[in-house]
Amino acid sequence: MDETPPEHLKSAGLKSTLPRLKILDLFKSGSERHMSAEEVYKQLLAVGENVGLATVYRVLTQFQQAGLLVRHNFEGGKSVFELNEGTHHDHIVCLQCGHVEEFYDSAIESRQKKVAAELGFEIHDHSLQIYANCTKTKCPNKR
Amino acid sequence: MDETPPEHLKSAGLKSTLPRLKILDLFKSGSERHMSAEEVYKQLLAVGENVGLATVYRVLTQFQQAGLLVRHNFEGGKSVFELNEGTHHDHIVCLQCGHVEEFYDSAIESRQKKVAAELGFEIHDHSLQIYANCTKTKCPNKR
DNA sequence: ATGCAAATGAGAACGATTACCATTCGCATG
DNA sequence: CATGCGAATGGTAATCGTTCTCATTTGCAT
Ligand SMILES: [Mn+2]
Ligand SMILES: [Mn+2]
Ligand SMILES: [Zn+2]
Ligand SMILES: [Zn+2]
Repeated sequence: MDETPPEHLKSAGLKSTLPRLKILDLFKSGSERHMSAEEVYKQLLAVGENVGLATVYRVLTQFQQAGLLVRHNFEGGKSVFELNEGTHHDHIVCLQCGHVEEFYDSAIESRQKKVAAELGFEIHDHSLQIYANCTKTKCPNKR
Repeated sequence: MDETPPEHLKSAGLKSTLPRLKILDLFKSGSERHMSAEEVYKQLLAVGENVGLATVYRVLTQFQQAGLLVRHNFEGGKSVFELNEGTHHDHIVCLQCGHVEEFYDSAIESRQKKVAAELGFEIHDHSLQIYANCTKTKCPNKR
């Protein structure tokens, strides 16, 4: 359902190839919203799709540059990507289970602008992650 | 001036060795406030002190665990460390020259607590960096 | 001065990512 | 539909930051 039409890629200036379509589909219809290169690679293998790891890395970076994906650097050294749906948000990461929750707080956003302005900087972007522990039942406490 | 007395290390549960003293001194009296392992290593070489790179990595981690240093993960893949002076702050990094400016905004801090609480998380810590361009004269525009 | 556990340092190993490069693919053309 | 060519792919080697291994040295209590 909801196959990615080649136009999405073409309009991003990327020619429509099989690996690219598969990767984009994975983000559009896959179960995980935030994925590392390795995770994308394994998910594809699991479905019998064979895409080289090098290609996964290359395509993820291209998608990011084209604005289709956003890259985040959470702790742990590996980059994770997610679909760019136009609206900025930040993340809260559970230290026990690794679960990622998204949030947007306009007060935090506007304060950042003010801080930067006061220091004589022109903001390009920012990276905010809260590291925390789930207190609710949902945390399976794995990892 | 201001040689680091061995007591500082001992009270942190670390035995006072030459490499540890040299590294701590570098942070206490060196010119750079935020340094990566590689930078620490080179600074020491430059002064004729030689400390193995493995030791630098080991000691930085130990200092962090002992609470003497704080580790940050700015973009670029390498960890940077700075003296822990007890007060939390966040960073704004110039994309052109790499210059790092520190700031603390209590509104941002308290909003983070509220966001986490609302989502049912117990905050452990957070990481906030603003990436921006110097508009003032100070930015030498290198890098 | 002596002994021994802890620390060091040179280099190997590691995980994530990128670079290389021969082969394959997408697609425009006749 | 066959052909051609430049772009894309994917296996592998290389790179980068960091950690591990282990033989040697050091700090420090005796
Ligand atoms: Mn997200
Ligand atoms: Mn700082
Ligand atoms: Zn934000
Ligand atoms: Zn903060």
